[in-house]
Amino acid sequence: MARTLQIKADLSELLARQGVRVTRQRLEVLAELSRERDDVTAQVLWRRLRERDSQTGLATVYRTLALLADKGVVDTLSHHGTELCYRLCTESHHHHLVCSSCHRVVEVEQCGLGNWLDTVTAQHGFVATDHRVEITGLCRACR
Amino acid sequence: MARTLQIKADLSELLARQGVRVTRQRLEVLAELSRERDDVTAQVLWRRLRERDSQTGLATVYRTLALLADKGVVDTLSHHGTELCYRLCTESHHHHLVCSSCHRVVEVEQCGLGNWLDTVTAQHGFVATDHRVEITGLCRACR
DNA sequence: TTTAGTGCAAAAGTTTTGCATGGTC
DNA sequence: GACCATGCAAAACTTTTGCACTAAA
Repeated sequence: MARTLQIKADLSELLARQGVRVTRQRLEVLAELSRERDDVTAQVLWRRLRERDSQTGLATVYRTLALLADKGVVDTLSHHGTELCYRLCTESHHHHLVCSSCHRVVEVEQCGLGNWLDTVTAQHGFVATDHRVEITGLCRACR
Repeated sequence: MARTLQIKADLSELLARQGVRVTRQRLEVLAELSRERDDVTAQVLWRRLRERDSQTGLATVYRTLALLADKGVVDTLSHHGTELCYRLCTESHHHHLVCSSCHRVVEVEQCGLGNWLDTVTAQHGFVATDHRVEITGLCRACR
C-alpha cells in the first residue's frame, strides 16, 4: 500500500523529468510495464490494462509507448517476427539476453564491445551513435 | 547478359541447396534482393518487382521472404520502427552497421563479442544459440 | 486559461489464409 | 502424376489519425 504509493510517485517523477504531462493513462502504462518481467507488445499491454478495468484506450497505449521510446524510457525489441515489443529499462547502457523458448529477458549491464566497436566503425568511415546487442539462447529453466 | 545468366544459375543453385523448388517467383525475389544495396521491406520489394513488370503476387513475396529467412538465406533487420526489413546476406557470421540517415547497411565480417559473450551468458545460466549486433551511426557521406 | 493529452471510431497499412489453378520434380 | 507453389481476393491484424472533449499545469 505504502509501497504502491511510492511506486506511483516514482513514476510520476519519471514522467515529469521528461518534461511531459503526468496523466493517469501514462502512469498506468508505466505501472504495467514495471510489472512485466519480460517484453510486451502494445496490444498485449492494452489487454492487461483492460483486465484491470482500466479505461485507457488502445490509441493512447500506442501514443504513450511511442513517446516513452522516444524519450528513452522504454526499449524496443523485435526478436519474434513482426511486432514491436516494449520494455521498461534501466537507464544505463545495457544489452539483452533473450530466451527463445520462454521469452524471458535479462538485462546485462556490462558491454563487451568497446574497442571492437571503435575499430570497426572507423574502418568503414562511420561514427557510431548507438548500438544494440541481442543475444538469443536458452535460459537455465528451458534447457 | 552472360553475367545475368550466371547469376540466375547461382540463385537456382542456392534454392536447390535449401531443398526447395526453384520457381520463377523465387528467382525474381532473390534477384531483386541481390540488387539491393540495403535492406527492404516485403512491400517495397514487391513494388520494385512490379516496376519491372513482374507478375509475382504480394502474398508470394511474403511467403518467399519468410521461407528464405527461415532457411537463413536472408537476414531480417528492424531498425526503423515497426516493419521488418530483409536483406540477402553473406552466409558467414556477420553484423551490421546501419546509417541512421540514409539507411545504408554495411556488413562487418569480424565479430568482437567472443569472450564477453561466453562470460555473460554463463553468468546468467544461458546457452547462447545466436546473437546479433546492430550498430547505428552516420556513414561518411552523411556526416 | 491555455495547451497537451485522450477516447472513439474510422482509415490506412501490413500480413496471413483459403482455395482453385498451374508448374516443378 | 504427385505435390508444392502461386494468384487472387478476402480476412485478420496492427498502427495511425481526425476531431470533439477532458484534464494537467
